[in-house]
Amino acid sequence: MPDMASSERVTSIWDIARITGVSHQTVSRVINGKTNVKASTRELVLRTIEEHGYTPSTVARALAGGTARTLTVLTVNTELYGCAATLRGIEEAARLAGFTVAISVLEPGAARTARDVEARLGNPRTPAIVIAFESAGVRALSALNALSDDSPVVGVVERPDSQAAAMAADPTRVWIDDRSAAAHATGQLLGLGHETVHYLAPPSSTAQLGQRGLGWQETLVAAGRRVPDPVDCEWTPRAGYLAGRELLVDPAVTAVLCGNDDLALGVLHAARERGRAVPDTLSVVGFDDAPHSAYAAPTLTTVRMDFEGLGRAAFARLHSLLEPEAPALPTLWEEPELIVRESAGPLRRTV
Amino acid sequence: MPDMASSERVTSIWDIARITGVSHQTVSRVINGKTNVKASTRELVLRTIEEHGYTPSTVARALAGGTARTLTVLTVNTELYGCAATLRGIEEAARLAGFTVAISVLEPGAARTARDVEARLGNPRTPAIVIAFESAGVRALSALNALSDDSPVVGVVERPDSQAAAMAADPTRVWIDDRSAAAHATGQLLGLGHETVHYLAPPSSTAQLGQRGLGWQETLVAAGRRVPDPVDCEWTPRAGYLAGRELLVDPAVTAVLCGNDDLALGVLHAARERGRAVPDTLSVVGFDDAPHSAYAAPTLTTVRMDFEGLGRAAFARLHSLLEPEAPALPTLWEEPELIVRESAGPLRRTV
DNA sequence: GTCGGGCATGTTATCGCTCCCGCGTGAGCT
DNA sequence: AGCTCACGCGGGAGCGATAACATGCCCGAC
Repeated sequence: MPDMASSERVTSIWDIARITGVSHQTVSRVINGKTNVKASTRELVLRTIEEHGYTPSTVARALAGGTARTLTVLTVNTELYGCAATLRGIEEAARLAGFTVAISVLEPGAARTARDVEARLGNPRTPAIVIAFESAGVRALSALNALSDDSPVVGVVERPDSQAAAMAADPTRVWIDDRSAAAHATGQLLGLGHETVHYLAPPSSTAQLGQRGLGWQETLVAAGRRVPDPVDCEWTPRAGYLAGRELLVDPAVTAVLCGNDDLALGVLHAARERGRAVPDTLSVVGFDDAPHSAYAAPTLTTVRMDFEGLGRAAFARLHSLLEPEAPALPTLWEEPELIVRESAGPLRRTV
Repeated sequence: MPDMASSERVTSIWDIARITGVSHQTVSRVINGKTNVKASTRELVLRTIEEHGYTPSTVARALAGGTARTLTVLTVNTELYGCAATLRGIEEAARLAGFTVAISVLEPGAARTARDVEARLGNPRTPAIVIAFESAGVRALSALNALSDDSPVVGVVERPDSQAAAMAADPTRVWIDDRSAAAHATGQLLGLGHETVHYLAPPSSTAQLGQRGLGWQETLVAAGRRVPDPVDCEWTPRAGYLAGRELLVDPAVTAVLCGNDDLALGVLHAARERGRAVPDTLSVVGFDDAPHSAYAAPTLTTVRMDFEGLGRAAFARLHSLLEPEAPALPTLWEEPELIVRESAGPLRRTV
């Protein structure tokens, strides 16, 4: 490695200034698109930059207190479809706006104090987006909010903290209304003739049933059906399989709503193992519409969630928090939609 | 609560110094664990820090030329299992070492010049890991290498640039030897009695067949079998489905090796549609062992890849590049392993 | 006794950039 | 002619940290 010879300092704004024959300030004005620069001077500076390959240091920029254009995403797991897709949405929007995106994974187990989270950001005022679909995220989010009440933090949450926050359209929170989607899915299953619907509950942001679970519950209650105990699960297909294996010994279980698609795949697997034909003797509905769900066997009926749109919206919120006069990006995302495929249908045979 | 009024400035090293009654340099020594500080002074400073909630600014640190402890991961798609898992491995190792991880997604289409990539990093000398499984990544990697020959960049690649690099154990590259794994999988399929094996080729890092494809090809050639044209595909299940639908009209196609699990799921779907029983009339083998592959129907025979280990190793390489005397982290990862499940087996019936 | 050397600490320079302020110039107004 | 003021531009002060150097101090060695 020939690294001895190269004490090469990267070209800085001063180098460009010296070469062009102007002050560093003028160079700064040019690269920031300020107006008070003569066109010819601007041209000259630009050419020098082009020739010498200069890139402004984001680090120095951030230190100097200019617009930081950096944000940190706190999330639990980059492999989970929901998180990954949201992250993708955030990154895409951020990159387009010239932001650098840092990520930091929250281990579900670790108790996160405000100090811990602060250390992640390297600076308490670093803009952040917290993907808070479950408790570790929620803890981190409230820790950040407690740290300073005006810190630029946007939460991607399961639901707003309060009715009031939802009504006031709290600009620091975005969420997908999956409660009504779950209600819709549950209603659909009941409409197919199922006596009741069982629910596999992934970790929620609260100790209680999550929004999806609530939508399921309220639909059953409204229809006067028996509400089975929800089954607590991890996010994995394996968890769905294990839960399914227990659940499906009971022939009365004919419809299962799963908190996400991975769980649903696990249940389908358990159904195969138990010899329960899907959808003839068992209906399974998932959540998320992960890319492979359309190719499961049977293809999975699921609720499509616009995570990327959600991520883009989260960034848009953060951006307008940071730079109020910034061009407003689209801050909307699609409502969840039930995608009907093969895994749910009317009962055709008894078990 | 130090500041209830929003005086907006974060506590800095100077504040701590002033409060404790020492110089800022001493505080710096304490937070960096330097030795030349009296125990009592250290204690004092530490307590002040604790009480006032101070976090060193990573930004200022980076500017000051100290160990930057920041790295950028360049990748194509955070949703793809291989990339996501590798990213997870990198992030985990980096976080443990106190590094901040930034990510930047490379759009496959865009032509990436060195300047483009440089702009992503905010500074040409920013440490980076490029996940270069396909061409966009490879382009970015070579652009970075061209920029400066000693920049701290590690590539997670499909294979080493040259035999020489592989022999010399180039510390700036990590890769999984999936060529022999593909060969093994192909051999396995031939051993089951298949006349030949077809291959669905995902985008490779070169214009040619990727390593997986080469392993497949050389095995067929060595066995004196006909080598069918590989079918070029995207990474998606949909691509696998479309390719499968065309391929499976030919009853002579009895074994398909797929460049990743998503493709394999698509092929399984196409098989179902065409009424081809798996594995009795068709064997399908995937690559990656994504979490849901074990729960596909039929469960997917696939090659397990230790992407997280690979990611950890990539970080370890980068770390030792940056701080030669840093504690050496484990830089090994598991070799790929064929996981035999239901989707591959001997021909039992003719179509 | 004096000198050299480690130790604990303070002082100053520097990193690359942005902000604030000030200076000259020429156009436009009175 | 005098005054203002926008324009184009430069000078210097930070931002929060680290690095290099400087300073006392105490202690053992010659």
